[in-house]
Amino acid sequence: MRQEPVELPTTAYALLGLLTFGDDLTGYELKQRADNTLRFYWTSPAMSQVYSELTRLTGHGLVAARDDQSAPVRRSRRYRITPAGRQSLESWLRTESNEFPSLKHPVALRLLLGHLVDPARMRALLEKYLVALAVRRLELAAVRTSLGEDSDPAYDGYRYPRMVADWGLDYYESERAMVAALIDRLDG
Amino acid sequence: MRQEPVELPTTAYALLGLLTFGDDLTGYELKQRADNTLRFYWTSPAMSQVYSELTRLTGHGLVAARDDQSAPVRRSRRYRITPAGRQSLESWLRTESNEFPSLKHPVALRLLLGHLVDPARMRALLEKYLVALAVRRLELAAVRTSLGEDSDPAYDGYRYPRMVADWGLDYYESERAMVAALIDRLDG
DNA sequence: GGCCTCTATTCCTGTTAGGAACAGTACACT
DNA sequence: AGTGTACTGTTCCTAACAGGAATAGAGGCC
Repeated sequence: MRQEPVELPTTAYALLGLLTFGDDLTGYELKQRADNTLRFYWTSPAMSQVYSELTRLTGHGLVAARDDQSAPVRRSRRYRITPAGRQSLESWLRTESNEFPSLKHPVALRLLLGHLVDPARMRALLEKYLVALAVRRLELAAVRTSLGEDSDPAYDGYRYPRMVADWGLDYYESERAMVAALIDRLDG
Repeated sequence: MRQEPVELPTTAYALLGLLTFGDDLTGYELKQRADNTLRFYWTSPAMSQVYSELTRLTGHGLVAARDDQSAPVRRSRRYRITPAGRQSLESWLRTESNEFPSLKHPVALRLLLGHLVDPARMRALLEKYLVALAVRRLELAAVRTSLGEDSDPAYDGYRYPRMVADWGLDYYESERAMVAALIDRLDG
């Protein structure tokens, strides 16, 4: 009775991955972790999807649920990754992939259609985006801070999350610079 | 009988926008145009979605179809944006939006889980991404070339598409630099 | 006690992605 | 003249994904 590799969508592996940091989470907590980490590189799945993925992963034996005893009245399940789940995730990580990042950039889309509106409005749109970008950058900076530093052995498990967070921060900075240049170009 | 503003998904407006460059397209051609332009900033909609959006837009009177006479035997429809469609699109462009770009970055996701695999494999993943990035950049560069230059009055209608394409090229370049730095960091 | 926020889960609807299926056209090769 | 293959064009089906409403207990505040 051989274990079939079971193809899953990327989001399933992403959630599985969030369960490899040493703790068991409820669906609600898993969604929070996704909002804190995943959100910056992979759209954080909807609540409904977190729960349906957990159900599916449970069905495949990749995560296991236990009823939370600390809240006996309340129906609440806490999920942990199983050895089979870890194996499946590692095998997914080892497989070659040609996946390329996919972007939905509403600001770029609107700019593409700039010939249909007043230039002043286009400028305002970009200015507003700059503000949103700064906010987002601050949010990620807070996450980055919580991940510690390479020099601190206590945070050794977060080496890769740190790299990704730094990548994200650089991205936001370069995006800021590019948008600022676009505003100048609109004016000129 | 007042025209209701009819809320549509962003993809519908994106497709509508691709019909504002002065020509009528079949669903197939519209998909091609999306692959040439939209793809770099907004995931190019699936064939099936292009057709279903065209059906819906027709229902709302925002585009109009005519049977292609040049191919009488073949069932083939050619779509053009209607005045109502143009108005709806312009009104959408004028409305404030808080939409933020959403990214699905499989490479960042895999890097986040780097603690589960061999560092050499992680490095290989990033190298491979660098190559894919270079290919994509070349594709966009070809599109950019076809959009002409600001100094040439013949290409005046493409001013905004040019800005977006240049933005994209800068993005690919900065992404390349960031990934190269990540590879160094992995090695160090 | 009333109110509000947070935790926790489920359900429903609409949007989006992806590919298979189908069919006609154009052109090159043999 | 036939054959194959690539391209144009459209439709259908399924699964993935997003978003929000509904439900409900828990804890704190005033």
